[in-house]
This record gives sequence, C-alpha cells and structure tokens, in this order.
Amino acid sequence: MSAVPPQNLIDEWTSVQASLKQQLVEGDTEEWQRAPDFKGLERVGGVDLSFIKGDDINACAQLVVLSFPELELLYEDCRMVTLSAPYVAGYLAFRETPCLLEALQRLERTQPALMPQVLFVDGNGVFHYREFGVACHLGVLSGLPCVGVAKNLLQVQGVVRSEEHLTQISELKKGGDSFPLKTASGRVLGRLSALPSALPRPRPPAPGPAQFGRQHQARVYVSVGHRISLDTAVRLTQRCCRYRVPEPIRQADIRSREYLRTHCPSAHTCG
DNA sequence: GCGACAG
DNA sequence: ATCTTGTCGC
Repeated sequence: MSAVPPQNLIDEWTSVQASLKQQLVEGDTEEWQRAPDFKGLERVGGVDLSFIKGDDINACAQLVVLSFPELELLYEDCRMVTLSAPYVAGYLAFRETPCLLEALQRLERTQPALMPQVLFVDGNGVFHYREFGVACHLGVLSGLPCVGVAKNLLQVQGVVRSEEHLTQISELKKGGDSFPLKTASGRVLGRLSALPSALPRPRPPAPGPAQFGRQHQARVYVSVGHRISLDTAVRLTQRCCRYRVPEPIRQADIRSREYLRTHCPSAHTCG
C-alpha cells in the first residue's frame, strides 16, 4: 500500500527540517502567554486528520477554532484531501502539513478575525529525533504559536520506556502533575502531563472499553511547537483539557471522523 | 537479528 | 491513522 520513500527523499526531508529549524522560536512571544490567566487569549485552534480503514492516502483534514476559556466552537473547516507522502516516523509533517496549511489559508481568506492565537497539533514538537516535529513544522510555516501533543511515546534521544520512566508515570498523583522528558544529555524536550481535574467535564468522567487493548491513562506528551515556552505550553494544555487530549484537537478529531462516517461510501463492501 | 516506529 | 463495543461506578 504505502511505498517506502527512497533514501534520497528522506535525506531531502531531513535537510528541510534542519533548514526550517533555524526559524524556530522556542520561547513565549505573546503577551497572553505570560499573563496569569492567559488574559488576552480568546481563540485556540486544533487540527487533525482522519482516515478510512483500508485507505491511507485519502483523508479528512479538519481545523477548528474554539473560544477561550469557554472552549466553544467558533469555526470549523473540513475537507477531503489526497496525501502525497506516506507516514514515516520522524517525518510526519511532510504528510500532514500541506493540507493543514491550506486549511489555515482558507481561514485567513474567509474569516481572518477568527485566526487562532495558538494551535494545538496532534503530534510532537521539539520532542523529536531532530527536535523538529510536525508541531514545529506547522508552526514555522504558518507563523502561529503551536503546541505539540502526542498520545504515545516516541522514543528519542535517550528518552525511553525504561523502568525509571514507568516509575515516574506511576508517581503522577494529582491531575496536572507532570515530569520532564530529558535527553541523554539532560536537555528537556517536553513533559509528560497528567490530565488536570479542575476543568468541568460535560457528563461521565471517563468512559472507555475495558476489554480492548490496555486502558490508556489520561496523560499526554507535550512539547513546544513554535513561539511558546514549554511551561506555558503545559499550562495551556491543562487549561484546554476536558478529557485526555486538549479540546481543540479532540473536536477536530471527532468532527473529521463524523464527516467520514456521513460523506463516505460505506468502506466495507463485502466481496 | 531485534526492537522501535508521533500520526 | 483505522478496527474492535462491553461494563463498572457515580
């Protein structure tokens, strides 16, 4: 199905990452980022892609903008896209970034006043093999402050699922607890953060099938995408989480999935 | 050879 | 990413 890219393309991607990385800004650049309750922050965005079972090139690309701090829907854009690059760990941006940039451009063209002041991205930022994940990539190319939020651990630069890592996880007690993800050389690339318990959740606490796979705990890997500090990124993530993942990403996920359910010819034709 | 492999 | 969908506790 998905062809493995030739090494020369991987090499090119690697050098593009190194080149764009020079424009990466890792600290806070906005007033609201330093303000006690994020005063001045009014719009938070989220992006995601959803797929159909046997098809990994056609996808639904979704952008949502929510109000802050209410987290109510202000804008939504959904579009079927054809992806040109396969998924390769470490190069996710080359697969997902083009259609997400287009979604941002549509927003800029039609409703510029609704442009989000920060964008949550499904995937890592600097918590990456070459410290330039999809959240950095999209951040630099769009110019928007971005936060990378991953649900699964990417083992990079000596950050591994070791005994120590598992111990640190078990030591996350309260909602909002977190610990740094440190490189072998001591550099902090991100934080593993537990779901805060302060934000009101609509109905039941956390439903979930008990018999499929292991029950993921309510934690996410947060890292800097662009134009935000790690501390601010973690604080903001916690303020935007009703469930495990920040509401903008969750809404983008739900809505793109829903779109596929209703707009796609039933994907399971027998025969 | 073995394991890892964001989405 | 995609697929499983039951069942425990408030």
